[in-house]
Amino acid sequence: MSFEEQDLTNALLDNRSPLVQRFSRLHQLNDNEINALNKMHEQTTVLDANEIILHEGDYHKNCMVIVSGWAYRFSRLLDGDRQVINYYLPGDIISPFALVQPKTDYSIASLTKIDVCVFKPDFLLQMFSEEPRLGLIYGQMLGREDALSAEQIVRLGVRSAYERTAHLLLEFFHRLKLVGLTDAETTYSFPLTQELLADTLGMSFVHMNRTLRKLRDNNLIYIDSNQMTLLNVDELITIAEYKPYYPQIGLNTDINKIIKSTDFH
Amino acid sequence: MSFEEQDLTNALLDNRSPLVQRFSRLHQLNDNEINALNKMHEQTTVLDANEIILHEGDYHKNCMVIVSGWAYRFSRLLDGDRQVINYYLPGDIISPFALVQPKTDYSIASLTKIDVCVFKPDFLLQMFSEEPRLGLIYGQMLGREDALSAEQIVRLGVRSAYERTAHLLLEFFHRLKLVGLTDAETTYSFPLTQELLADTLGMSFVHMNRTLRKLRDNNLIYIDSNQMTLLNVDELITIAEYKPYYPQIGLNTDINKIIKSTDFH
DNA sequence: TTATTAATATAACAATTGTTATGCTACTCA
DNA sequence: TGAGTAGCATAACAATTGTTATATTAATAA
Repeated sequence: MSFEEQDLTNALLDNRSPLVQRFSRLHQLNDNEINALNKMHEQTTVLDANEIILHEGDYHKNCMVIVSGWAYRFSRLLDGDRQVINYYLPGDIISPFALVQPKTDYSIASLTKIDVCVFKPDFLLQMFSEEPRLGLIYGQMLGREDALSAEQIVRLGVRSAYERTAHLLLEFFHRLKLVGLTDAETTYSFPLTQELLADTLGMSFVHMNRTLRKLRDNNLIYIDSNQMTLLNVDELITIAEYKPYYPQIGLNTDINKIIKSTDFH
Repeated sequence: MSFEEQDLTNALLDNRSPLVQRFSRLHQLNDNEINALNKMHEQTTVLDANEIILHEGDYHKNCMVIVSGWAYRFSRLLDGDRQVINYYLPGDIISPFALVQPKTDYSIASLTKIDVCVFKPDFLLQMFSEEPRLGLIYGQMLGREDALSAEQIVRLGVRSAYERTAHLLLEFFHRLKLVGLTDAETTYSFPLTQELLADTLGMSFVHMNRTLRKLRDNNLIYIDSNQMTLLNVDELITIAEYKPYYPQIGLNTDINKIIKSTDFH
């Protein structure tokens, strides 16, 4: 590959393919793998803000990667109470088990206008059979989703309202930073209403308001026109006992050995 | 295969191979697939109760399937507070991402004495390359783990202490029933102390005790010598707004098409 | 522009849940 | 056997969080 081509690849990597960006963090990808991932981005669609993308129980015929914008998965109880389970940020795959699950177990909604890449689950399988290492990296991505769910459980289970708010704000900061969506400092776009934030952190929106005020009064955060600024990251980390999830570089298995030992490829 | 051999297979299926039992619920398995799964059960080990199996940050060189007993995954904060993230029951794979993650993100402990089957992550990969459909069924199993985590989030986020206790007791009942570990009625072995239960449901153990007393006073549960009996399942389901997770039969993709279209096999 | 609605802010009070303390029972082990 | 400990039960009180209500501001549409 020539230098110019590599530049082009890097340009694609940063501008067009959040998945390549994500996967590259876990492994050095070769050209074939990058091309395979870029194929996933051929069909992009725009969805409005505050739309329900998937209802619980829907059959999902497609997979989606978020290119820009926010989405979230939630459950609603009979009395109308809503619990947000997790958020999807750029580079995340909405409903990553669509490959093997015919139905969705929870509802998914867009929070902002979002750009998504749409593709058939079969496409994933095809890609994994041609580029087996991508299947493993996908597995690592699922492992990270699992770690994020576990963190949400820990937040809700043992942390106070104040602590878990600090913790979630740090998680957003860290995840957005990983895909280059924070500014030079500690400010990021924050499209959540206090009500949605309350439904995420398992408290009433009145108490959510109280808690945010306390964080503001303590000079820890600053919110203005949907921009969140963390004024004292170190102090927030201490309060929340925040441990960032670091993607684990390398696989726990030697795929090359396996590939050679079978008629796999 | 002769009739006798099939009987033997069924005997293995019920007595020796909880994984075959689990996977069979999702798909009709062929002989090769059953044999491949049974190979995973060649090396079994017994672990004592209340032992930490994996510390957060440990490298895990092995995968494990629980044959009998209970284990759980948890996180501990600096002040000693503990949050249980999920439980592993017979047929469950401890740390199912061991295939792709070199390190554990959380600690895992045995609750009772447990029998486990131990095998190398590479073995999984080898098996999936020889029996690709098992890889997809494994993916479905991961999807179910994800649904259970989501339920734990909803429990902790929007349900009252009373409701989430009812909800978790129903989940245990349902999961144990799926692997044949409830008696004819609604009684099951229940090895949790009230303290562990409290650390699972995000409340103090004093309030856990209050909540269990209320369930007892309302004739909903009966506890005796580590046996839990649900006295009124319907009422508990109403209180908890419990929706059982039903394994989704069938895959969202036609693997045979994919296999034929590549040199995969 | 004005009317309407969504989002935020805050107060007063109520309900839930946590903390500290104590006693009891059953089990283990020296 | 008896001491020690883990688990369970319960009371009194404190802290956190929820509910209801009412303004205020910001965004949006007629």
